[in-house]
Amino acid sequence: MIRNQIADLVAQSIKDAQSAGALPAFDLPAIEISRPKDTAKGDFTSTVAMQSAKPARMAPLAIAQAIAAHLPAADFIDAIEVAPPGFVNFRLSAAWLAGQVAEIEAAAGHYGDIDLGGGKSCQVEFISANPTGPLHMGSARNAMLGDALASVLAAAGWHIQREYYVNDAGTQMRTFAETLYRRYLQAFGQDAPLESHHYQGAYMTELAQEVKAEQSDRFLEMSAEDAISALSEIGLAKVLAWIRASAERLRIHFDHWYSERSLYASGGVFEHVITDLRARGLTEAKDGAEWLRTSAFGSDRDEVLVRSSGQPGYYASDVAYHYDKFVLRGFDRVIDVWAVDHQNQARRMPHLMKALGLEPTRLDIVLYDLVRLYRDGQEVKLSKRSGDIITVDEVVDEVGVDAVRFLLLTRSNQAVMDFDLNLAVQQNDENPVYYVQYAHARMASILRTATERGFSQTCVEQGNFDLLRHPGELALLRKIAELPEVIEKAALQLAPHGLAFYAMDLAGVFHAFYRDCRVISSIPTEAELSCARLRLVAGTKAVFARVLGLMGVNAPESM
RNA sequence: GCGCCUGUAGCUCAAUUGGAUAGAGUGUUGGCCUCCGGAGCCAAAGGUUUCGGGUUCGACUCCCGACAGGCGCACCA
Repeated sequence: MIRNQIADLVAQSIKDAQSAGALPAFDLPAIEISRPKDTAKGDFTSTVAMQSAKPARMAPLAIAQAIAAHLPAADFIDAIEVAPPGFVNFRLSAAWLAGQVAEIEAAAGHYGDIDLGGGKSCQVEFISANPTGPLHMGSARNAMLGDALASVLAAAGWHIQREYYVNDAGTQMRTFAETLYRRYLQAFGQDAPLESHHYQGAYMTELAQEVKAEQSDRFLEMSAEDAISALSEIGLAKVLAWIRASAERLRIHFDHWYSERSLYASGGVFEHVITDLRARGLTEAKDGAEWLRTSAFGSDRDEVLVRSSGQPGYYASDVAYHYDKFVLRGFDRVIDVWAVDHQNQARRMPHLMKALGLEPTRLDIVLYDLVRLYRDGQEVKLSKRSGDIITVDEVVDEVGVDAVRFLLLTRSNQAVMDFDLNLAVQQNDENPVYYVQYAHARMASILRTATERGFSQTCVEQGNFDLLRHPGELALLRKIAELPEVIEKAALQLAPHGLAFYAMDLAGVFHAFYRDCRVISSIPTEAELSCARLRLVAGTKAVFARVLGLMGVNAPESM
């Protein structure tokens, strides 16, 4: 990455300045190169002179000047400027910027890829909503975040697997089956009222009707217990089919669906891990339950593995599941995307990792805040149990996949998000996703028009980008060249929202270029320039498609 | 009561994890289509970054204390 090359130059410059006696010997701080907010100041800036003032016992401005004076020449640097109180600013050369067009072409759809992961394996587990009802809008944020993170990390050099954890064990599943049983009885006119803890949503009634249509009255003959057990399986399969369909509709494809219940199969993962933990003396019997001694690993409390009832506790699933991920399946790294109401659980995960003898930093829990839905100015409370839900499918029907994906990615993870349904529906030309897609469609249109007017494919492919020296062209090239940094930041912070903002920026810069730089010219003497600009447009279009692709948003050829 | 998160333009949100004059979209006001898509562009207005201290060359960012909102504090999931 170009930023690292500049950092190397600065380091070399300081060494040279020291040998030349222009700078004293001192402990070098980590050299960080960043982008100034104000692009007029340069493409990159270093604050190393200010940071070195104390250890070098020298005025920061003087240090900055020494660095600038001793900086080795490099073809990608055009100018070095020093600004008080000690900034060293760098301006990229036009030749290097124009050369990025060739980089994009050579990268063939992978421009912006970086190598943070080094090909190591990383699992991203997301959504993982209880299979007791259709996906609602809270899950949609999880879905967007997880899917975009997976894409970004893949671009950053990780080998990615996407996984959905199916919570098909435990009391939620039991409650779901009981509800379905009662709705089924009701479908035959029997009196079987729901209780307050049951799932009140209308979809349960529909589910029961489906079962009745397909299976007739066969469950009426069985004992309640047998019927509930059978309905549990049938209902689970149906709900999972819904979830799978909704996910596919959102353009999310999971590589693997993992059953929580499978952890507890005879000879399964849970037996394996608890045997291991017992052997290592990490469990303890207390109050009739069996506890994992996480207090020995930094926690202020122990956790229940086996309840006094003999049933495994919830923490047991976390332990077994993550044992499976790291030890049995051997992922180098795992990312779990959880809603913020699991924050305490998240805090306990490092202790779990240590108890399993694993390095805690191999696991990241990405927390995101809730989505607050508004309709007609009123907050719509979401609760599967009360039945007051707004499903992902409903919103997608109204707003479209692209808008849902884009809007949900324009917020940083840990901030409550207000999603106004009325606004989202109305936002046809006001929605930022259309702004971004419009830019892409416009580029496609320019390329089409060029073909119609006789500009050859060769002209576009071999345009002389040394002709690109107009400020509008250079601004566009600068923005394009930022993509690797955008991907790096998103990957390091596990926060993909920067992609959306970058896409909007790029669209803005492109529109300015379009305004100031005539691409398809009918003036014969400008034919060569047209070819160069067409090549730039083609490259920009590819970068656009790349960013939108990482977000899972369509890049349309026309709208 | 304790813990975590959030508080930035009228509204929805950014801000390179301590850098230079805090930025976009939307809304408001005014302007721009006689060769490439006006779903676009340009300009104006809009701020004591909730409040009060502190740390240092420098704070939206870090520390302490208030205030407001969200979430969480089980052998639940």
